[in-house]
Amino acid sequence: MSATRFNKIKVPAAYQMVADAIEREIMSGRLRPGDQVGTEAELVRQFGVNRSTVREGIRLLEQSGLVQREAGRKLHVCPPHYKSLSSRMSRAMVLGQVTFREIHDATLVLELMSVGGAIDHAGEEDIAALEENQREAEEAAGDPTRLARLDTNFHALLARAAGNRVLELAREPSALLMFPTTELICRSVPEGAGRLIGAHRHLIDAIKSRDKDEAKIWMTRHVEDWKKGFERAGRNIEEPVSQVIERLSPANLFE
Amino acid sequence: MSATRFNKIKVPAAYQMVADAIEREIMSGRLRPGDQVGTEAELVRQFGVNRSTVREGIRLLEQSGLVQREAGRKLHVCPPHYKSLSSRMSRAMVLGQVTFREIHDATLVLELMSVGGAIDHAGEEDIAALEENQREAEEAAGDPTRLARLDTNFHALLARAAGNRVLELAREPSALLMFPTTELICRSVPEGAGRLIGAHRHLIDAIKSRDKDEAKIWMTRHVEDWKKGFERAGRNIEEPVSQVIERLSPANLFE
DNA sequence: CTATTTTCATTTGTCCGACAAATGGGCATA
DNA sequence: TATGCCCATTTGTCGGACAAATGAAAATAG
Repeated sequence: MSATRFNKIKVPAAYQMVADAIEREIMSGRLRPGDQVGTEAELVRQFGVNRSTVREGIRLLEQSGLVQREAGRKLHVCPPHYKSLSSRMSRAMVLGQVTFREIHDATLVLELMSVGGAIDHAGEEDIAALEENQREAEEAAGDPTRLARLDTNFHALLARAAGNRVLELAREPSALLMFPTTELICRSVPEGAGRLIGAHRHLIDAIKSRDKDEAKIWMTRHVEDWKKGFERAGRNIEEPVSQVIERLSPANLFE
Repeated sequence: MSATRFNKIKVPAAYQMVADAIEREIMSGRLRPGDQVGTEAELVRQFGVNRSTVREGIRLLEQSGLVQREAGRKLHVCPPHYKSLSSRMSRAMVLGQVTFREIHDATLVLELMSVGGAIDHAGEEDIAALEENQREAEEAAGDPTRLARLDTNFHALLARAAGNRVLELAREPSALLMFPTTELICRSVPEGAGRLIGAHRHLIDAIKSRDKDEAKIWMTRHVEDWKKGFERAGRNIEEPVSQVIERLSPANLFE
């Protein structure tokens, strides 16, 4: 046997090539979000492969979030949406035995950037959305499930207000994993809901008055509150997320 | 038409249910990385659906990176790997017309966290890896392509040294997009390579002496250098990444 | 008896043809 | 005009089929 002279040759499967071809069209901009990719019969004709093969290719793209079929009908290109990506990242974190400390540490940094950016870039509609969220949160103070969801949404709105989509994308996965625990905390710690709503109030006010120091103080406090609440609820911050998450059905979680 | 009383009913497709069922097994830990999922015929028997349907389900999981088929043979569960995720996120950024300013701003924050964490948690092998990278970089000072790759790797090593996988995952996508531009900068700006290597040197030293202030100064300088170089190379930081990326073949990029 | 070659059963990738259900549009009817 | 019905199109699923690749068992050569 001679030395390794040739690289391993791999023939891509036809369904893979179908997916790649369509993906190239999308990535190059020749197919724009909203455009119709065409019917399966059409793709069969163009690619010259069987419909089963086309369908397998479509499944690949579907899972990538590049195309979507609405209500069993025409296939069209998706606007870039990060949700499916975020859920996939969250799954990777669960599988990777990531601990809540890691999520907490990253969240602190990302949320500080979030609120800092919001102070610089928040427009009126951003602030209005935050206020609306706050109004609902005050109303939902007694409903941990709803409050947790509103909290998640509050921070998503904050990131959006910061006007940095890289940040939005970077923070989403850990946010997805924190959400269910926020509910757990509000259930176990009586003053949890109040402190959460109070912190949000101060954050909104700081953004409105463009007071960055005040914002950072309250964001730090808010995130640390989460940690304290988590521990007060009897959980260990060093434990892998999987241990907390596993009792919840994946369906509610990653969506 | 009355108010929206009912939620939309969605019947999941069979291939989707196949994928979900296998995914649940993986996420719950009943199927572990490396385990064999079984042959298609077996799945056909267990799920009671057609092979085409099973195959479509497998395609979904394949693209999620949860399962893999090696060399046309048995299907087995993948170890959680972030690379395919990062590349997909990068694609989403390209499609979303994310600008280099957004990437730059996020990178600054994330890299500061990275180096801060490295100072707290870097072990000997981490530092050794960084030194090794540095040695190679000094050697490759005249080769922009190789230097850019080493720079990317340097920052990946740094994130790993910080011991936070959430951070690793969060920073990877933007890092993937910065890499090709680093090469471009080193080609256009004569002193670029030297400044890059110098900054890395100071960063390593700061980590070894656990000097956080020094580290943050040099990281900030390093990231700002990138920005200046980018502009010196005649590019506008407000332009969407797609305009810079598009001339490179996607193959080299996302891998 | 060991090393190589030759079957041989499995499994995947692809293809073909088929049908029920859902969808959307046109047409007839009230 | 608004409603219901019919029909072509398209998707989701099914059954069966075959070539190529793979790995292992069996046969052969040394």
